[in-house]
Amino acid sequence: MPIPVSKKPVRVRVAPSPTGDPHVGTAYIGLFNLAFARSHGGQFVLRVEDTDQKRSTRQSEEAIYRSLRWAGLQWDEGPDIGGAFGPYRQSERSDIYRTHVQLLLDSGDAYRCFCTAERLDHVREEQRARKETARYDGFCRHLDPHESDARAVNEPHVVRLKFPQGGETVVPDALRGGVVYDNGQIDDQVLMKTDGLPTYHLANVVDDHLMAITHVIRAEEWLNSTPKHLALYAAFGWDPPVFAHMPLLRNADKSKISKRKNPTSLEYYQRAGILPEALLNFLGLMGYSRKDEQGQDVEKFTLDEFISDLDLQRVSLGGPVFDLQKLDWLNGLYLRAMTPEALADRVVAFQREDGRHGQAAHLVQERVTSLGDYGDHAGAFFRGTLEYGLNARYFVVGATSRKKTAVRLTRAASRAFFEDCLAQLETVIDWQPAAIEAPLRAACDKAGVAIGDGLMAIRVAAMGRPAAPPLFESLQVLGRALTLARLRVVCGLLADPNFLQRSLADVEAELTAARAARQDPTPTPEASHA
RNA sequence: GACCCCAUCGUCUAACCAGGUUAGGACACCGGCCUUUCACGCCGUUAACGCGGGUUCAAAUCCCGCUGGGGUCACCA
Repeated sequence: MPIPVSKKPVRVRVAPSPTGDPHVGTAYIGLFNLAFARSHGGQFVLRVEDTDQKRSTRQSEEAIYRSLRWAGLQWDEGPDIGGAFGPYRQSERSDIYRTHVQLLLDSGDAYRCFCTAERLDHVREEQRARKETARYDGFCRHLDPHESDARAVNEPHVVRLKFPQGGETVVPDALRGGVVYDNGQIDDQVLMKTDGLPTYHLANVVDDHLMAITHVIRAEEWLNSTPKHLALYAAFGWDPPVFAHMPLLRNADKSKISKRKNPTSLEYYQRAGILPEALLNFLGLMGYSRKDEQGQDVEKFTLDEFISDLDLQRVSLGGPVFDLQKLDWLNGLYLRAMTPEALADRVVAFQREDGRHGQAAHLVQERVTSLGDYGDHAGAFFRGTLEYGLNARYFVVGATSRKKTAVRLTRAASRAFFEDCLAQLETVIDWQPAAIEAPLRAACDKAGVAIGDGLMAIRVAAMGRPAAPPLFESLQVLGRALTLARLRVVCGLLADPNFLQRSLADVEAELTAARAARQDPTPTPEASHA
């Protein structure tokens, strides 16, 4: 049973929320949408879902454009390039949603709800206490329309979908067949918030319809809310699109991919020197596989090849673990396939990106003794994660301090310190030295450690060794994505109760290796001259 | 907890839908070759159908149950 495609031109979309760093999951879903559109001669739309006023930012939106373009996922219509179905930024479509909510209010498919947040919390708490599924209890569902109209004039309220009671809803998922839900356990979803902006559910349905989206290819986390979306399509009298829910990318422990356990920011991969074509290739291997004429699995392929024989039905639904090792291998494959000249060009272009090359030179200038020395000092700016080896001992804050009186944190306290630094730095959007310095100093104070000791731990985490250019400037050049990723790695290392033992074992191993090297009888060329 | 999804080597997956394969490939790992070293490359080894019932001459494949993993249960998306 192939994916249903009607005579209408295929139109798909990717709809990120600009509330943080550009996510690798967006690229994953974007890739399959783009490829599906291309393989059917259709359009690929980028829609910005910025209805969460508190969390959405323009910086994040811009970063999403940059990262998606970098990855090679160019959209046919979007906020920045326009199109026949705009605007493509939901915050600019408020009137449309208001009109549509009114339609539902008039038809009785939605109702105003005046319940306070406190009451809702209370209800949920009681339900939890009774071990019931937490859901809205329908308190305002049967309010008299006249009373509702009157109260709406000066009382804050939301609008809820009057979800049909009784019976069941079957979600036709192109990858799974029909998924059956008991209507009795689906509650009346909020469609419009007190601030007058729509929730995802309303905006998504209205926009998908108005933008003539034919196929909704999105992450599996949306599967359970599809009955509500179907109810909305029915209430409006619209034909729903074809739904296909993709598996979620996973961490090594199989949980949904998260920044704590994996680099999830596309900027990380860009700045870590991953080629966009390799990243896309790798994502195309997640939950999917291609074969050659002989029927053998193919690991390396171009976007065009991926598009040429994409068959969504072949998507395997087990959640694929995002394996960085395989990404690295694939990236290496691409690098080796280039001519040396092309590689050289690529490297130069990469180092010049974001002005990193120039900035790095500025920072390491005082430290280099020769031109060739540069790479040794600046290398850490251009890598993803670092090998710490013996230097991991610096992560125990204060442990390496020369002062006898220095405060030395325990492993757990050091971890708390790193977590604190990380949490603070995550809120720093304008990545400037001063903005980076303040929270780090505060974290040192909070942990009760000397500034120098605390910053040394951060320095080694970020730069891989204790001898490095001034920290805040270094972090600036390193960039937000790489800095945060490295701190998260160290938090992970410190979470291991055996961290100290392990690093001591590493010390032992390295000393042994060094000793063996010294006793190596092989004469050096210099020695043979003597 | 309720509901929903999912289930092949450690990881990504093929074979499943249209039952009959020594269960194939890739990453990683281990070993070897190549090589002044490392890397690359090449060769090879180890490694999986979660468990239990059915259906069938025959089950990784179809059905049921269990177990396990995941997701969702927001005025976030």
